Amino acid sequence: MTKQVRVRFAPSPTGYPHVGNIRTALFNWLFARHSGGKFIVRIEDTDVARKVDDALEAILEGLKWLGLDWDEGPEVGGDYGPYFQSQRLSLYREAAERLIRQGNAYYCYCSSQRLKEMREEQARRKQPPGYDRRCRNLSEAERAQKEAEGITPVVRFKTPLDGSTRFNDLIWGEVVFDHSTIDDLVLLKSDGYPTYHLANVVDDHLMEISHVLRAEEWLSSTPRHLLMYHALGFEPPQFAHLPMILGDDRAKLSKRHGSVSITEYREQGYLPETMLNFLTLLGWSLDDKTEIFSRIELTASFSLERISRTGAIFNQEKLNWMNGAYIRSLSPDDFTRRALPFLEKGLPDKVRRPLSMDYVRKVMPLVQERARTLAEIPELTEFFFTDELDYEPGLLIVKKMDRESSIQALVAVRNRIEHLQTFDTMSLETAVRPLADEMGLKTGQLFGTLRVATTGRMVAPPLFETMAALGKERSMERVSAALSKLRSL
RNA sequence: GGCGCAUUCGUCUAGCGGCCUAGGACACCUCCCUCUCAAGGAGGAGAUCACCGGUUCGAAUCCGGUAUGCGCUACCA
Repeated sequence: MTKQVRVRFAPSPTGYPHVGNIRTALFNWLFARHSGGKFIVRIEDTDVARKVDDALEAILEGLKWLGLDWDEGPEVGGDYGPYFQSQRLSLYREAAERLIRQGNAYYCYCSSQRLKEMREEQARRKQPPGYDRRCRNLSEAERAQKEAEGITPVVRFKTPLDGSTRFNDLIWGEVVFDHSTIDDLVLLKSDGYPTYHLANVVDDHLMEISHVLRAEEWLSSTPRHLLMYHALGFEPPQFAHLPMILGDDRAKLSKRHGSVSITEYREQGYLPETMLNFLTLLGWSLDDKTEIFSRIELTASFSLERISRTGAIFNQEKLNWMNGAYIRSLSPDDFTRRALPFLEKGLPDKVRRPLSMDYVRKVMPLVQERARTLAEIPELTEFFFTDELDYEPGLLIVKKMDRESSIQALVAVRNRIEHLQTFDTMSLETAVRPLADEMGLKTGQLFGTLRVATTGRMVAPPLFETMAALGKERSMERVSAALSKLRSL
């Protein structure tokens, strides 16, 4: 009988939701959903000094955007609450006191000044840094003396002086640490808040967490946690340390690598399903070929065994490709719906709002397979929405043509389409295409001239679809405008 | 400095002793399709599997060492 899987994502609201943190959340969520367990969100707000005001909101928003729903935590509650560590202070104090009573922890009165000097001295002598345990064996009298001086102590864990701790990490295998390399870490700070180490162990136990999936940077503090579990008589959970996400210089991903916050990716027009898929593949793979996974496939096939151990560089190029692939797979309606907010925001101010939905629905399919992000749609389609096209008249004269032949071409086109009853792709095609031959032009030349006349640019969606979307009136106007530009040359 | 971990094409990865003259994907190049751009199709180039030894009939795969990289080494998480 195996225990129910209960995993948690435990962010600290000291910054915005970094893709690295989100990937950790994602793996926890995937693991929970795969095994029918619970996914819990717990807020580790024990660092009062570094707290950032709207970080919590951004973190929860990021999770929701990706569809990482949690079974217990902020906003939803649960039987193991509260889910904010700042509301669980008495629990940590009790645990710390118990450890002191049992002789597994002690009060330390050393000032931060002294600790700083001690570390500097150790660095100078090239000795391993770490607390020198000055307060570990204080007598009652010495303690009373310090108390009388009004010093508020911290509580430190009494790490065994010898021996070692070994554990089996689900991803890294067996790992061993000598106790001699671990110093007496702080459990309770002088402001009464616990450190990560204490709060983590107490909460993971109380919340009956079965597996701790966290970033690799925690690997070396795991023995400390194990020591605490034993001292407190708690059964430790299973550990799985996840490989890190790196920037393109192989260093830990950070601000200077560009976007790192998940909310920035949303703003840049990446789809949540892209991010979900891409982030999962950073450190996990199913086989030697599958790249695109739906949420369902992901949860169905996810497993800890297939997580790799090496840090993965965040490859923006591949993200772009994948986002394009997801955009192409959207239904035209869905694509339009998602593009709309980006259009509202990104189109020039002079374009009248609100946008005509009928028109937007006509235009969007023309760029769906060309967009790599939603944010580039306004730029791609701007000419559909503006009245006046602003371009260099010279652009109208394409390869091996001159002013005269360009004018002739446009005049011919205008005559051809002027009396068109239906102005759709097919009728335009049958009306205009033959013109090239008749005039002794290559289709590329004719179409190129027309393209610039109707869109103001040399690169645009297919000509006739574009003109059909533009409508007869607007197309005619633009051809005429192009003609006067040419004539005034 | 100490401790721990890792190391397969530029990048993400497959590989868990013979199927590997190492497979896939992104990016790159060529060609096809084609009104431009995309998309799509067909090819190509790109990894002496960090290095050096060892084990074995046989190693990318196992062992040891070296190098390099990363993480931790806070009253931060």
